Amino acid sequence: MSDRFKRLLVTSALPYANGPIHLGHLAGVYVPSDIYVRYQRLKKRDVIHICGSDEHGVAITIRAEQEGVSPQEIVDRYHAGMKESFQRLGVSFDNYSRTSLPIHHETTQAFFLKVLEKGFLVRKTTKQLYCTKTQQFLADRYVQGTCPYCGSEEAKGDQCEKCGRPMDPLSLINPISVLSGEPPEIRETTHWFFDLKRLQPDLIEWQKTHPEWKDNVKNYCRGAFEEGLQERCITRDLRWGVKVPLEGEEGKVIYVWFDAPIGYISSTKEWAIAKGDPDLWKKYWCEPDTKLVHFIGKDNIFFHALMFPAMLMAHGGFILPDNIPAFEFMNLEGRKLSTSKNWAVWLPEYLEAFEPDPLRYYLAYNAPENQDSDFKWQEFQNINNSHLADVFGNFVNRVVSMTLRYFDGKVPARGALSAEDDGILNLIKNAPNTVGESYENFHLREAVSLTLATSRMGNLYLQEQQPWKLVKENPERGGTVLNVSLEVCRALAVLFHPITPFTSEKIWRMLNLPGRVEDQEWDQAGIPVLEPGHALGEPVILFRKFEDAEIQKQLDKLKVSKPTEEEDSGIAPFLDQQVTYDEVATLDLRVADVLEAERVKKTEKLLKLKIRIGKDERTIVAGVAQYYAPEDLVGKQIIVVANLEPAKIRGIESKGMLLAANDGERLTLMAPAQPCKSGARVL
RNA sequence: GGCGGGGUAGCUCAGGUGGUUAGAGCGGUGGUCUCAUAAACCACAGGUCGAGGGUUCGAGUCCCUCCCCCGCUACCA
Repeated sequence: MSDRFKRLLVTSALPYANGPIHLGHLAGVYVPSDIYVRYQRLKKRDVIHICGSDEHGVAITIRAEQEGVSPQEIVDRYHAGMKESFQRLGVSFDNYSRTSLPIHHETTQAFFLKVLEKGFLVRKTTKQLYCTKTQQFLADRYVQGTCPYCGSEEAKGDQCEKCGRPMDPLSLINPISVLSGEPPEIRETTHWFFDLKRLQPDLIEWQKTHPEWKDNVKNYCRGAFEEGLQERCITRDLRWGVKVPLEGEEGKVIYVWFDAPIGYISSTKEWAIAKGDPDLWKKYWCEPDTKLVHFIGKDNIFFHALMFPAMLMAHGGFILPDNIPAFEFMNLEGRKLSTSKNWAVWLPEYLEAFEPDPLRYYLAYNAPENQDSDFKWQEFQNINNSHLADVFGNFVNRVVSMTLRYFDGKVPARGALSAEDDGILNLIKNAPNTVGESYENFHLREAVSLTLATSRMGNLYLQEQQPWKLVKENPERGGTVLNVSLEVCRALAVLFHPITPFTSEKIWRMLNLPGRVEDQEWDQAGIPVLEPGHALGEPVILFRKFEDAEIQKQLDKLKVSKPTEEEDSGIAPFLDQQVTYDEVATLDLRVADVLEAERVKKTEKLLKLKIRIGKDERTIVAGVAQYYAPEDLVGKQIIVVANLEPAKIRGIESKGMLLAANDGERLTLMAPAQPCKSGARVL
């Protein structure tokens, strides 16, 4: 950290309070941020680590309705669980708040008003879907329907679950209100938009001053700038959330993504109040000699590198983030995590079976720093058993055991030092510097490797010096080697503290040293301090080895949770809505002959088909190019919806659509089982 | 279609501004040792650095073309 900064404000992305913490969260945000913060604390820097639960948004209210409880009950449940999980993993927040607290609502409302006053909020009337039965506008996920892009019937109002595209609810085909199951109507409503567009030049100027940021962040922003930032709607017609603090705006709340980052500020306020100095938060948020760092996953780059900084600029009086270490994603056994499919490792379940430190170590060692990485149970086992148990843990154990055995558990005196002794003492003296540099640059994996390498050198030193022989031939020399080795153990306790804090504390106790590891000084980690004659504590095994059977158990658990064939195959679920015969009869399904077929240029999926229905010839556009070559279709018979209203697709008028079955793997066209007269009605 | 990121030893990955025999961890093989959690330490693995072409005295590292994988984005059933 350069001298320009007097203090550090580190934030970790607010986890969404609708489920337990899983390994994706940890690898991408909380383990890296906690390691960084613990390192900074040992450096004796003025640092606070701020986080909290993100408790607004539609996913929570829908869940509440499904379970027949209030949104508050949902978030209470998960907030408590998440907070506890973090604690048990040793993720050391200085404050873990929640966005449903009054302090956050007040902070957000004040923020909103200030930005409004500064002229960065624009009011606009838009069309939105409205559920007449429950008398409310349907924000985001309160509406679902058929995705106009991929045809999935599970598309939500904010995003299609299947193809992942963001959604304008108005473009959904056959939209249905999640609340009533009824089709909604379109009504006008007014909303507030944040004028992100206007701040683009400022954002660009600001980012020019940060060439040191990670490529993923810079590239994302560059792309966004080239596309041009747009005004963002920051209010919703909902009851759950931070109320818009304006007359005549009842029934409107501030969009969850506007209030969530403000949660960092309100969480800091809460911390300051608990400290007994309510204004202390300002020091961290408003003084330019504070270094603000946001730890996030790559999915949050937009909100932390563009939206929130723009909000802070618009508001004025705040510092901007100095760095935004955005991590990529961690997959599980080669597949993307999916909480809905339960393809995940949940922290509470992990902690039932294993200790916290091995997970912290493995996630840091394998952190998705520059690209997505993969969590593999077997690799987790390997790394634990070899790096932690065999290299690190065993080294400490050898040293302490020998001291116990040959020197009655007392630190032996140190005689004259050999070149090898000096070598390793120098190594631990310099280690804080080299490892620290990696931490300062957010090179987590490198830092972890360097840290482990130090214990490897310890083993090498023992191997070469062979104190077990020396104690018989030259006890004084043997004592010296063990004395030096014990200093290495002590250094390792400090050096490993950011990564494996629980283990470090165990070493501290084994060495019977005063105080706690977290109160030591990083830079002093390798300075010898042990007094000859100092009695050690009880030796304990630092890392047990994980047996194949327990790893297999975890793998089996995944198999169980692995989606069944049907769920995974992409077969659409049955629709609940019933239709009458008359409604079915409104569809004019016909047998048609394909006369011509050609690809629509510059598209991946579209074929232009000339078809004949009886005597009627017409053109339709169909999205089957990935499954059928044009020549495969000419001469074939297909079934089409003849009375679908015409649509312009890529400038081509399409009059009708063909029927095809989608089994999630491919599309299969519907055709009469036997040749049939063209134009025959299908019913 | 546009933008971005990847494709390096069996596996997971490192390899600023081009330069002697392309590196690490895990696994595998052989050896040393016995203090220790049957751990440690040493040696070996000889990988067309996705494919092809080019620039250069010299390219994994720069340029062009192409092929795969992954994100974002556009258009679109």
